[in-house]
Amino acid sequence: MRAQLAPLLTGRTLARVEIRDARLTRPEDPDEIAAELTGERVEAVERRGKYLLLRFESGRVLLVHLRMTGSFRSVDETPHIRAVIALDNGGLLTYRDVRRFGTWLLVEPGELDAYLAARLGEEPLGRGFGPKALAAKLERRRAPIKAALLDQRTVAGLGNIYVDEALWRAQIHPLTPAQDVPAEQIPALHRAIRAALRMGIARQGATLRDYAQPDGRRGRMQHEFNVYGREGEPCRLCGTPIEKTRAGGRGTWYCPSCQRRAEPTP
DNA sequence: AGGTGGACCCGAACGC
DNA sequence: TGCGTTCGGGTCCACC
Repeated sequence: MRAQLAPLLTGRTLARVEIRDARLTRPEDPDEIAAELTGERVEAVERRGKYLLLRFESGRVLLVHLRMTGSFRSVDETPHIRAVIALDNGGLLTYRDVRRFGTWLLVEPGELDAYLAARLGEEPLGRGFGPKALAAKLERRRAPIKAALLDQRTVAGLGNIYVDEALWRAQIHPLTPAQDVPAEQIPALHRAIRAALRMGIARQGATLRDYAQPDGRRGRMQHEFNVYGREGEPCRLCGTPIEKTRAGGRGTWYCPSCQRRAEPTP
């Protein structure tokens, strides 16, 4: 999403902004935010964790969280349009969100770092995220490894799908207490997290229902899931039927043969 | 304090 | 066929 938005928005001025759903900017007034955004010139489009950052030349930043069903579209879309941005070059960008979970937060200069630091750990594909950093985040955490990885302060950007995929790659049972993941398996988990995310990005994400890129193209990652949503289907490594359970309050798929629970240490 | 579960929201899929 | 119910996804918040 960021990669497609950057060339559309960088250097452009927001000529007109219409926010149709008050939920989007809550508790701020949508008309006030729209007025504040009008006239801002985009310096860069960035991403931190699951947040999209529209960085303006004024120093302000629009922090967009798409949640599950939010998306920007540069092509005409019918229902569920929650906001419309007209650009100074005549371009039109619509913001679509079926379930209305997504949020827009206009952050004043200087406020961004504190906001993100309170919520996000390292970028999983960045230099700051290594096996040692991951191990440090997991030690003394008794929550299931799946819950710990869904916590954005552990590492930024993993959601339900990619946690399951990463744990399958690392051959770790999702209910294993985080502190009980053996130290020698941490490098494998670190590699698995990176590989799962890189694969998803390369496939432009997963379209389970109606997610699409700004150009309207669907993601392709859903065809390559190893465990997510594959209950009863054979493990791609060993053929054992994939099982479903619940971890971190989420539906959780895993291979009961490849991902054994660690033996309780006496 | 760390961990857990409910609320938020909607449409699809399901059960009767 | 038609209806009501369940589910899920990320984050925040209340509660234990």
